[in-house]
Amino acid sequence: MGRHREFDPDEALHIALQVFRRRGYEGTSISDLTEAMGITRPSLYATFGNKEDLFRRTLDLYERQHLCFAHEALQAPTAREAVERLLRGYADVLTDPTSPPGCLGVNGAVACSAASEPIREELIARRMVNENNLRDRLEKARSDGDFPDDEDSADWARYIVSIGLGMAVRAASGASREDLHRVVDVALRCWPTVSR
Amino acid sequence: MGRHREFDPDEALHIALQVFRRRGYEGTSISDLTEAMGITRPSLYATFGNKEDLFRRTLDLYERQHLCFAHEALQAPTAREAVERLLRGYADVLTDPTSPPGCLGVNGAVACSAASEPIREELIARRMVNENNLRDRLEKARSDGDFPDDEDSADWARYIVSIGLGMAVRAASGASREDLHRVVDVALRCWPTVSR
DNA sequence: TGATTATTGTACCACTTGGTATGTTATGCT
DNA sequence: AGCATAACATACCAAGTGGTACAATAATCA
Repeated sequence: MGRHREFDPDEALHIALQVFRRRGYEGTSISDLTEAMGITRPSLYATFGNKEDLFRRTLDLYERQHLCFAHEALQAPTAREAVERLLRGYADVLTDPTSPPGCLGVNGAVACSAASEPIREELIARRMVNENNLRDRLEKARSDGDFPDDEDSADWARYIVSIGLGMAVRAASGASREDLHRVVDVALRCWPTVSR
Repeated sequence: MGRHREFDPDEALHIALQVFRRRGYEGTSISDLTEAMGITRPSLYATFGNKEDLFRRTLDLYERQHLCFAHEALQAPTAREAVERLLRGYADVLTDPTSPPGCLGVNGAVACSAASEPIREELIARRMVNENNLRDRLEKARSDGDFPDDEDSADWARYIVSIGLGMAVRAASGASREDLHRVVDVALRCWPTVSR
């Protein structure tokens, strides 16, 4: 009964996922969504409820469509292989060339609207400075005979900074100080030493 | 010449830092700032320029006041100790009880306004599910004789998830797929094996 | 004291935000 | 055909956004 819908809700949801993934929840406006989805505001509200409902539905779609690899990964024969598949698969999802970079689950509460792009870039630049400082420190260690010749200082700096970023997100999510230090415990369990 | 300022700009900047650190750049409104700083809008604009200028000044203050430990940490005698001091010091800053949790540099482009708090909590909850799934997988590995008895599965799950979070932030900042896989390379270099 | 100058408070600007009321158009059932 | 129903488009809402004009106020200098 009644008039037919002139758009495909599933297709529209896929587009919403793309927009939310790039701009985050707050950084995305209803106008951004309707424009990208090619529908009007009342159509959006009638079909998906409000903005929050729509975002939750895109989260479900995202997990179903992009994070589905995780379920299989966990079933690998060994734990080591399961974890590696998990991280490799996630790395690929994060850099899937057909989608905005990053994770909807992280960008959702992290990414910002186009208006504050300059701030975002400023923050990225400052982070890069820190990573370079650390790399330089490791290079100095190498010349001190304190860091192996066959290890890549940039790789280790990148790794350490990533640990820091992960801790920062955890802290913002309410993690305790002890929680973070346990991350450090594991992260530093294997540190390269010079063979002599 | 002229009327005296009735507030201390430095003190006001410290308050702005607290607000930005909790809410992020976009999540913080000018009204949030003036209310917390106890000054009027024109005073804010006259003293600090616009919102973007103010945020950059809080960034400088943050690095000077909270991230200053990093400079000394890098001067530790060994690289290993420098890195440990870096991560431990950062963990403490992230959970400093006198400041909102997390890092201004990360929250700045990540944290959200009070309006989208429910979404933030939803995302945190979903992340926790993943971490628990991973921990359970490691527990199963332990009963398979594939994970050491003296290793904490929760610690390793926390560590792996943190690596993932760090990669997600990197990806959102424009990191390449290769960059992320290099992080994984280092992260998995040391995986616990059962002694036999 | 009087002129100058910088800060203050109030009130406002145009614009965007998430969300809707309403009338119109297109469909299916009887 | 005629009625009921659902999606459509337009136009709107109150509230909040970053940012400012302007006049009153308080200080210093001559």
